[in-house]
Amino acid sequence: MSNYFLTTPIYYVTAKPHLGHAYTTIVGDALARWHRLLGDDVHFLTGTDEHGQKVQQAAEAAGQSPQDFTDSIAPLYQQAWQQLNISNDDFIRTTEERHKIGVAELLQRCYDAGDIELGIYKGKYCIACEEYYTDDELDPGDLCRIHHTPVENVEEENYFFKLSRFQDRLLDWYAAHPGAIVPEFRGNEALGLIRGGLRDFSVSRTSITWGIPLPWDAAHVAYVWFDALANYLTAVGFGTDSDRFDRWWPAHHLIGKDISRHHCVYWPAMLMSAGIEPPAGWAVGGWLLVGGEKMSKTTGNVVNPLDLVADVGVDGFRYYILADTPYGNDGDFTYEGLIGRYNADLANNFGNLLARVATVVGKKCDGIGPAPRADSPLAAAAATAYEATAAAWAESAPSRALDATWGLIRATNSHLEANEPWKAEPGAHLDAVMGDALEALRIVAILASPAVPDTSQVVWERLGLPGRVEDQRLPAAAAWGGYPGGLTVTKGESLFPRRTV
RNA sequence: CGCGGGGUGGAGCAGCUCGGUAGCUCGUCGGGCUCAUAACCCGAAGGUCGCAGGUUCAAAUCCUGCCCCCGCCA
Repeated sequence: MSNYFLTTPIYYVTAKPHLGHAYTTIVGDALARWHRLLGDDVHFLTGTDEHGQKVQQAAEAAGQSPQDFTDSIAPLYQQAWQQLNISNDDFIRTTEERHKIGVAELLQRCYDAGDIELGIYKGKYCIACEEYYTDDELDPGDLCRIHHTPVENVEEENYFFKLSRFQDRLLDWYAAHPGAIVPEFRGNEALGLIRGGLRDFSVSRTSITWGIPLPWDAAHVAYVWFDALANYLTAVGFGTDSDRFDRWWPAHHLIGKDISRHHCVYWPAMLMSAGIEPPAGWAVGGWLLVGGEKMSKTTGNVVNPLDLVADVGVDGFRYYILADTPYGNDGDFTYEGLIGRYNADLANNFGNLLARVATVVGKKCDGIGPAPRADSPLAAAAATAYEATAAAWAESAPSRALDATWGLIRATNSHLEANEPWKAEPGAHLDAVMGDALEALRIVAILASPAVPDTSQVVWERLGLPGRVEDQRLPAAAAWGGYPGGLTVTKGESLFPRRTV
């Protein structure tokens, strides 16, 4: 039994939950569920990022106070995750008291360490990005490349984090922790950044009021990174409950490629300064494109995941998200792809397998599921499937994990064809063949459960098994021979009715 | 410019570390089965593994050069 603290990014409340948020969160949920099956003590965290100028502006535009505004958006995330069956153990909002206390503690520690100093920042600032830009990062006319609006010339007194001091410490740490960032090429990018030299970054603003005041200078509020990144600490008790913090830290971070610099360079340096161990690891995902383009409000291709749930169910959507895109690469969402995956893998393979097995058991075995053979030809396929599935989850590769699990489904369909139990007379051979198939389905239900938790539970119950799939423990539960036989098998409705585009 | 990743049958990927029958899923075609959600199973077609050289008995795999795509550059 080991602790496994997993985080998603916290999502900025100026946008409502969309496909991109769902992608990262579902991957995290599946990983969390897999680790629970392994018997790990899991703490899965997600939440919302609620401070900053853009929120302040959005609230004004909506005629609300910033707090009322964030109070109206944060629940949209909580509801979305509930509807997508996300098993987060906590949901942190950066406007919570526990967070403010922890952020102050983190800032104070870095300040006391001498790594935060006052300075003057002048620069060209895009309000929408909350980002300063240099001239070569702007389009002619000082236009922001993302928003195509003019940047503002801003000069203000800021506190700066002395990131420049951390180059060697970061390089040493990464050298001592190979493989901390996956995929490997993202790790290389981070190392490249660090080797290229690090510039101090500003950690406070006097121009914003919607934020957390610096503990030693209340005229400043914490700027984005010391506020947002700190959620990973404050959610598990940093500054408020040190026993709890010690229990869970360090975290495994799941992030998108757009925030890898901040997570892989700034963040560990901030932690080092504060005397906190760097994270246990980072898994950097790509973007889920929509029809080949980056999702954005401007192009109007923002997809609401809950609309898709209406078409293929929660598990259908979750499965597609996890199976269709190798984690780390950019994926491409298409409706045709969603339906194709759903029909091919869920309806035709998984659902149909259960249906045909249940029917034959009903007709030929009086609805009582026989026990499998210890020396079943399927046992090897099950062992292979388990090994490959476990290896893939361990590498944060859900698409490969599911492909490996589905290998057992395909082998079971093939096994049925080879033995044609629907032609056989009731007896030992028939019982053996059907027992094998039921046992394979039992193992599939467990291995697939991180992706399709509700469906796995239904399968579990149709096989007549007691209790809950999520209470099974690997690797023991995946060992061949766990289906006891003598249980009532139920046919039931189609697990995944076929869809047409 | 620099650093990094990649170019494999129609699509998406694996293989490349440690050279030696080019594998998987989808799609296409043919056959089988009819227990099953017109699902399932078997078989086949389809790739000179970006291009050009080199090393080797042998290269998708190693080396060199070139072309193209992509990521990062605070």
